[in-house]
Amino acid sequence: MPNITLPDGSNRSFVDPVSVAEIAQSIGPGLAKAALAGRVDGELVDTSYRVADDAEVAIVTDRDADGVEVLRHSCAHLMAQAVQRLYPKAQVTIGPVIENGFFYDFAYERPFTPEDLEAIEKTMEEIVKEDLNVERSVLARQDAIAMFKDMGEDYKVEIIKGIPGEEDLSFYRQGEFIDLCRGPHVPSTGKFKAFKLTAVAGAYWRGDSSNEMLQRVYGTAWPSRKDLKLYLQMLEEAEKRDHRKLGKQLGLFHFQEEAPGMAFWHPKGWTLYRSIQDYMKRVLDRNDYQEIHTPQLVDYSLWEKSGHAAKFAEEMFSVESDNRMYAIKPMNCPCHIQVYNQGLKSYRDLPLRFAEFGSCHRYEPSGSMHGLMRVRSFVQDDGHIFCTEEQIQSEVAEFMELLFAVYRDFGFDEVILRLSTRPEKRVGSDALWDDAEQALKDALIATGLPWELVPGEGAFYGPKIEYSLKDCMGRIQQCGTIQVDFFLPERLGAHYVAEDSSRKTPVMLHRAILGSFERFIGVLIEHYGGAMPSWLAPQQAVILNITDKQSQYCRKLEESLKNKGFRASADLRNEKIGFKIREHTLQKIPYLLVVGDKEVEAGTVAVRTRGGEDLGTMTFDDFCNHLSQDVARFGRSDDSLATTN
RNA sequence: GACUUUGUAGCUCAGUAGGGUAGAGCAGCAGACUAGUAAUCUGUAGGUCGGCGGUUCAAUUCCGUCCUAAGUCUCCA
Repeated sequence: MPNITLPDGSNRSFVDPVSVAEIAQSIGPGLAKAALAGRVDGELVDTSYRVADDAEVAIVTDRDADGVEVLRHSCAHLMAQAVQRLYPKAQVTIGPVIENGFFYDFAYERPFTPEDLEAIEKTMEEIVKEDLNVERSVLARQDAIAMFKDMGEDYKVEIIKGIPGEEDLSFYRQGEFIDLCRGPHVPSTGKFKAFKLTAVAGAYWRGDSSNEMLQRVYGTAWPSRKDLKLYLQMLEEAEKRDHRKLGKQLGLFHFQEEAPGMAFWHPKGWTLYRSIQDYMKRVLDRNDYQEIHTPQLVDYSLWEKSGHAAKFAEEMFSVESDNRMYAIKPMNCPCHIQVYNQGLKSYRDLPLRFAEFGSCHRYEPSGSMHGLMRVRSFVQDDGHIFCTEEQIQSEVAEFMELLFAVYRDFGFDEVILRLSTRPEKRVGSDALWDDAEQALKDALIATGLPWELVPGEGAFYGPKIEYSLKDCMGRIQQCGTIQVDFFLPERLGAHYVAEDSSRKTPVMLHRAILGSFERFIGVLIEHYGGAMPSWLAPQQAVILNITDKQSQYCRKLEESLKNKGFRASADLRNEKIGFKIREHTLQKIPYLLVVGDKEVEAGTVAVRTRGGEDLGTMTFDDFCNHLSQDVARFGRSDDSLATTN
């Protein structure tokens, strides 16, 4: 006689074991129709699940994040069914839920085409109309293997053989289609309201490139057509904001065959780059970092000593000269330790913070390069803090505060925190790891913000926190990091004299706020859609004359703006004002100053923004004040002061 | 690195199912127009069709190979 407690705290008693669907029905027919799954004592189950004992039960619908996941997972099954109807020879493999959608990998004799996708989508619609029941069943392993062998589904057989344990396996059947699956799934194929197949691509069986290539079909599914439309619009918007496209359109940088993965920065792009570097330099100066600069080429033996050669030899560029092997530095840490090692350090010197805008080169696999986001030549806003174990936590906490402030200046308010802990292959004692992980954890807890634990993802030399920011499209971009390192200082012979005159090895904290300037600029371009806030805009204002008569006055304004430290120019070309406005608006210059006879006479400028807003006519001084304030605000969404002000 | 796709003028893109001097728009250049808030008009120059090799009487077009780029997988100190 189960007594069911619902999320609102109310109770319902049933005489016999009762299914989730029946509970939903007892609450109301609307809910019964909307029910996609249930949650029984916290566990997600099918609506057909029977509750026999007292339990807390919630009905899961598509208003629930879990409900949408179930919907997407089931949609992957729907797609697999459609594929096998159309292409009976296609074998199914795996079909999980991913962010915003799902995919399913098929083994098929040829790649699917966009036309195939359309046909699959159509068949999916038909199966939705058929409203087939989705039924769960349980099979013993041997029976399951026999069944899939019989069906010619070799991959499924392999999957089952790979599942540890001895317990029976669950299956889901809808019409003629049956799939091995943990579930849960929607009760019937009539529940799908909005889905779309978005892409097809090759993917390797079990992610290993020595295995057969499968056909992966990506799809997205949403509770409503409206949600789907919004999502597709977001994808379109993301494409428009692609930094590679905008980089070309705005004349910021380019890539060419002769230097794959290495950007050629153009005047405007480099101005942006320098603005960010100058800003970061001010930030570091104010936070007791000492800037250093270390060589590009370092004898290969140093990388052998540091252990990088053993692990990353293939990803390092090397140069031979005079019978000596050098590596182009792939990272700055070993060099920073060389600087640290000059002269005997005392515990009184710690923490010692070195910073370098370190230019690094890594031979990234050709297929992994992506615009500015993944390059072979990049500059890190790198820094290394040498400190004692006791100082780790306070250093990390201080760093985090700085990082948040910097991100806010760039217009990012939401930061995602992840703690990666000890991996299987690692150096150092467990006690040491315990302390370091605890220090990072404490620093995270002290922020009062939510954070995620990623077990086993730390570097081999120590745990780390990674900082990702959410851009305006909701995409998560990993930028900053702080990593505890017990290993490298010892390996490269760093030490300090402790209070008791003994020699001790310092802990090294690797840290970066932006990550790399290249990547961060890529993120910024996409976040702002190329319309950089005034403090970063390569050009902040342009002065436009209406006829030649105003040229003299415009030149004077240009000079005056430049003298005040603004980035401005005058466009005196013999073109119509509408033409010039269009051009500079497309170049996303924040302020367009129009000057005709009226303005010359009154000593004013007519101000228009790149957004098309008319700020009216104002005196030149008023405009300068306006621009100054705009610049001082940085990218902050509120009016609080920027970090370096 | 793997698979698929791709590379034509400064940019965006047509075109050539193996045949004569490869096209358009924009940008550029020359000239006219002296204008009031997202494209003024006229004229004009510009390409060994990604590189190398092969097949062919003939290759931008077909084949091979290399390089770049895109998507995806893998990787990311």
